[in-house]
Amino acid sequence: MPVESRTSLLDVMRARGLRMTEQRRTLVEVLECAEKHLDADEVFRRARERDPSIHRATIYRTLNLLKKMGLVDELDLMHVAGDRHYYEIRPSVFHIHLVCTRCGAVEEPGGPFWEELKAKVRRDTGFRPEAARMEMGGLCRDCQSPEDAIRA
Amino acid sequence: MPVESRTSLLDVMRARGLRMTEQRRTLVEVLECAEKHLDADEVFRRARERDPSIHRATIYRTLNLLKKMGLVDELDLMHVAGDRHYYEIRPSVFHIHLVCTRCGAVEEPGGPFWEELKAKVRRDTGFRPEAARMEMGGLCRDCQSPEDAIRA
DNA sequence: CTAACTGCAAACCTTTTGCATTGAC
DNA sequence: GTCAATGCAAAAGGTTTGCAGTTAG
Repeated sequence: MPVESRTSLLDVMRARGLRMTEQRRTLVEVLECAEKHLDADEVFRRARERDPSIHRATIYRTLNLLKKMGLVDELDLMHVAGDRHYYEIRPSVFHIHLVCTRCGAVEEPGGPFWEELKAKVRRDTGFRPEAARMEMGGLCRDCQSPEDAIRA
Repeated sequence: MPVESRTSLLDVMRARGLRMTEQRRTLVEVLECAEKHLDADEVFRRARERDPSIHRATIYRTLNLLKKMGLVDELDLMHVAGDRHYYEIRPSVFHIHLVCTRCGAVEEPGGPFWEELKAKVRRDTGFRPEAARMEMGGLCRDCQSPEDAIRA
């Protein structure tokens, strides 16, 4: 959701030789304008608002395609709201998702974790990380009771 | 999968007041003996080998129960093998899952990440982490070509 | 022109649920 | 004995697929 990709996903898709259809333009618009994480159904509903003829299967197919190409990430946000999957345009900077298990709020604090962690893992294990997903469940500031706040 | 929990899950369940049925004993056995991460269907198949009368719904219900009680974790391992969910007994020490996007191998290097990270997140954001999931996709040592190995 | 993409509808797979029965405590 | 847990079967999600028609390059 950090939307500040200077080049639109559309450009990347074009550059990779994908055909640019009206439906794909619509879908990308929906993803780029999202103010929160959307599951496939929500993406579909928003896309249909812009283009009532767009079909659910197209949403799934395109989302899968972009996922396979590494252009969007699929999240499950600790399954706090059921087994839905959420999609976001692959951010250039790795970030954590903090999911409140009480109210469902999702925060995404920034940080230099990714490069550090990637280097560390590579060094320690020989594994070469390409993508990462990190989600923490817990209580957001607003959902912590006084007692919660005390037991650090 | 780090199986070395000195006290069996069964004891914890008993201590928390859950009824100990034959089916639950079977399911825990399956989880504790698993040599890799199992999805619900695989858990079901292995449980049925030990007790042919056990029902799928029981597996799902119990897995959900244990998940809600924080005794097992649900993983998706970067969706490398489709949208399956995998289950593991909640390890006492937080660990990362490294999932090879080529061969599907899963590594779990140890490390003191969890306490450090938990403290850092709490300090930086006010969020109080209770559970974490961290998965990295990439290439395991065996799947890296010489060129891969070079471009660190 | 042709391969890629889409809409449609049906199939698929996984998970959940209501209900009567069984069994743990 | 009582309430929780189970088996069963049906329903509910959510996602995928085959096919014929459409369209981008």
